Amino acid sequence: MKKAAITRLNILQKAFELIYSKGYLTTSIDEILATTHVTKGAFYYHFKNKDEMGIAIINELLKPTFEATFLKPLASGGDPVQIIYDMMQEILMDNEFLKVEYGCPAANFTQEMAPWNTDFTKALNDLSAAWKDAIIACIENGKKDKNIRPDVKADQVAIFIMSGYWGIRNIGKLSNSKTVYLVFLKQLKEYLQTLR
Amino acid sequence: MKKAAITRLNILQKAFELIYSKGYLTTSIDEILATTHVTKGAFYYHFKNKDEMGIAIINELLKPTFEATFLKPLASGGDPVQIIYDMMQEILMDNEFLKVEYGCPAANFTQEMAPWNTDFTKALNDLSAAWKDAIIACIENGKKDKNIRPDVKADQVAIFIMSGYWGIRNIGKLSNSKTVYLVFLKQLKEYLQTLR
DNA sequence: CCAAAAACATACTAATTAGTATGTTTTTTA
DNA sequence: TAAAAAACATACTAATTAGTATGTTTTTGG
Repeated sequence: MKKAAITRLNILQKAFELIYSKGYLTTSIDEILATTHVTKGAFYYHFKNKDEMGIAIINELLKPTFEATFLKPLASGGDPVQIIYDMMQEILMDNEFLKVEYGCPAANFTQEMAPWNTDFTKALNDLSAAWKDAIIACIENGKKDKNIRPDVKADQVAIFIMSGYWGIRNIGKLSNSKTVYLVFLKQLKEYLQTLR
Repeated sequence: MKKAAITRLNILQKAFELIYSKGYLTTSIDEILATTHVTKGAFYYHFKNKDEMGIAIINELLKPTFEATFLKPLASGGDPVQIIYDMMQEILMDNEFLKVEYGCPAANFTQEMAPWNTDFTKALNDLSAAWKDAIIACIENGKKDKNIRPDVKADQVAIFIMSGYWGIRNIGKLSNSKTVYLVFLKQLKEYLQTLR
């Protein structure tokens, strides 16, 4: 890896940590420079402005890890009830990249940026749409295998499940405890069973 | 109503509109002064600082409307399946105080303030807890009337429903369309039916 | 190895921010 | 009605912000 690429990745990673823990708007560039030990000249060599860095974080950091943890498990071809539950269990309880007190990085970005930056919204919408499509495909596949009732509306279920995830992340952030995750997972399991 | 009280309420209402539409941190006091036509001296006579005003918005504006639209309908004593669905329909589709493109005021505050102001989090936690309790009470009442299965875990269901609401607000904000609300409501109805 | 481009460093600016100091006006109360 | 308190007005400050101007150093390709 080239030195310049290391600098860029260093900025993206440290900046993400700061933004994830305390918000995009409250994370100043000076603060990013202080934690990365990168100078302002170097920063603005790699990024035209702060927002371009934010978009880069979404596309170059969030997206890959998102694909690995949110999308990949759904495509394994097994029983949707089990697969979806396991995915949720992983991203809520096991994944150490995501912290309960900080919520969901994508949701945080959405909340903060949606009112005044369409680039962020577009990038986040892509992630959201990809997740939805993956859940739908998983459920449709489950119908073929007779694991899911044929009358189940896959798109409705997908939206419903995604809502649950985004929401419980909010509640977790508010209560600052994974306890609500466990409660949510129990009811999710019961809900998923009704799709058989 | 005394003139001073009018000034205070004017600040709270206009400030809320600004904050709801574009965020707490990006709404400057100068901007609030410009839209309210109130001077800085008057503002700081009524509020010690910006955060105190934020808390006042939650307690004096959000809380009352929240109680009227989120809590009151749940206490009417009817069939939980119908009551909960109607409540969700009202707050998502009919309520003109809440706008899809701005999301949920409480969720916005949570996302923005949780990392660095415990007063906000506490106030919002109170709202959240009150809603949860109301849903639980509604379901328990439904058990008595044999409208809800006796083996249904009311607290689990409450958390699950609340998650769905918070989450679909996020998704609505991201997609900027009430279409997702309709999809969510359809699946919510099916889910609620399984509690019978 | 040496020019040219890439990568980084330093010092600055102009705008915006929350909050304060110090007034004046209005309302209340005795 | 006059003194006192409440309510509001104006001008300022000190800190922070994103971004720029103008350099120097490092890397790379011929």
